[in-house]
Amino acid sequence: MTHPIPRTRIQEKNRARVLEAALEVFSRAGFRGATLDAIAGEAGLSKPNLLYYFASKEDIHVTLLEGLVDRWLDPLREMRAEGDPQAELLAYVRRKLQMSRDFPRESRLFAQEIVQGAPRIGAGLSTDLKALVDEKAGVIQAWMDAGKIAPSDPHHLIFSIWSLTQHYADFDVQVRAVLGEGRDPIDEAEGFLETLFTRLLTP
Amino acid sequence: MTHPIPRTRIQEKNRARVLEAALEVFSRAGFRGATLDAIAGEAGLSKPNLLYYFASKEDIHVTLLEGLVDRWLDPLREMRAEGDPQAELLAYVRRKLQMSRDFPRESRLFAQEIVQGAPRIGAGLSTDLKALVDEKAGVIQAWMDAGKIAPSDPHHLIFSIWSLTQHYADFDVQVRAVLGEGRDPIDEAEGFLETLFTRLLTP
DNA sequence: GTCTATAACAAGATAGAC
DNA sequence: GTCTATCTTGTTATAGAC
Repeated sequence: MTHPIPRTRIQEKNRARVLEAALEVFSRAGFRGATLDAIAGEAGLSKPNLLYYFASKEDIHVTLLEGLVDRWLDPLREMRAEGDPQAELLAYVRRKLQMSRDFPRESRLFAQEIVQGAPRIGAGLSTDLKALVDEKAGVIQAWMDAGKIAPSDPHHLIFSIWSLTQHYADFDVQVRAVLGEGRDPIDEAEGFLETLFTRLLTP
Repeated sequence: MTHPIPRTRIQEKNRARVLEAALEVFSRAGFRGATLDAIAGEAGLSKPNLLYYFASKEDIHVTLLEGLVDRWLDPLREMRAEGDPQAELLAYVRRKLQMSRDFPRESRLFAQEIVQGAPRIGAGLSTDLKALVDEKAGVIQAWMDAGKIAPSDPHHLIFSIWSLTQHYADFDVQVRAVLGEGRDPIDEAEGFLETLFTRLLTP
């Protein structure tokens, strides 16, 4: 990696511009489908200038994914063992759904990486991710054992929250096509998912 | 399209070989990430021979998707208004989960097409797909109105079945990384999803 | 730091022999 | 029908002037 960590303010700002543009293009077209031309155009820079700030196309992609994973798991990290179990889980669902509304491009970027077998972030999945999920699954299991929420498999409960919320970002085109014009999918999902998880979790 | 509908048995067989190989490669790498070289290698044919059977790379991809959409919706079509509501819905969930087990590559191919905005099958979504879903949502609504199952939004109920079942095919890598070795994700999902939908649907 | 020009290569598609 | 060789285009990346 010949490109050093940026030090000046202008470098940091231009790197951010590139990453914003790259997020837009990568999330729409995938890694191979995205071209440096498209990213450069979106960023309002020339193609060589792009490669002044990043070593390669792959460097941009990896930088994007690394910055993403942490933020992606924040809603789960915030779940507190000390809080009211059902309220904590429902709040987690709302936070996660909110991310589908606020960061759909990030969700789609991540989805494509996973669907393709996580070729670029595979390692972190079985270590960092697994550790966090196992910990939180333990908290949920304790809640179930105490009779605070109805019993089910904690790991699959977490999977269900991921899939149900991310669906509205990743499959947005399909959801909108089916619902038709003039409906706000995520707005409706909020009520539906509250109903679903309330019925699932109430002892 | 200069390539005619195949008539001989050997043509049909070779086209099938190409499609099988293409499914493998496209589902792993996406449309742009897949190369004709990779598909040819997987099929055991030369690259020009591939293009003897299909007009272009896109032709292969479109053929694959067209053959897929119909089969993909079969489990929903089989849902009968005359049956027991809860049993019909739970059976639909089981059929859909079974497809994630039996046809994960098809699921991932479809997922990538949708995530990228359905550039190649977009049209069909708002017509055929919407029509079928609207019809079945009507059936579900009638069941709810009759008090046979607990009320919720029928469209989002169908979305939830899609997302929860397809998750185990599309995010397989992540699910396995989190669960660790020696567990059968879909086997476990069967029990979890039966619990989830029973609690959601029971009046 | 940013640009124009271009090198180097990968990949879709075709020509033409067999 | 199938192959080897090749054309052509698009794309990543670099060279070098400013």
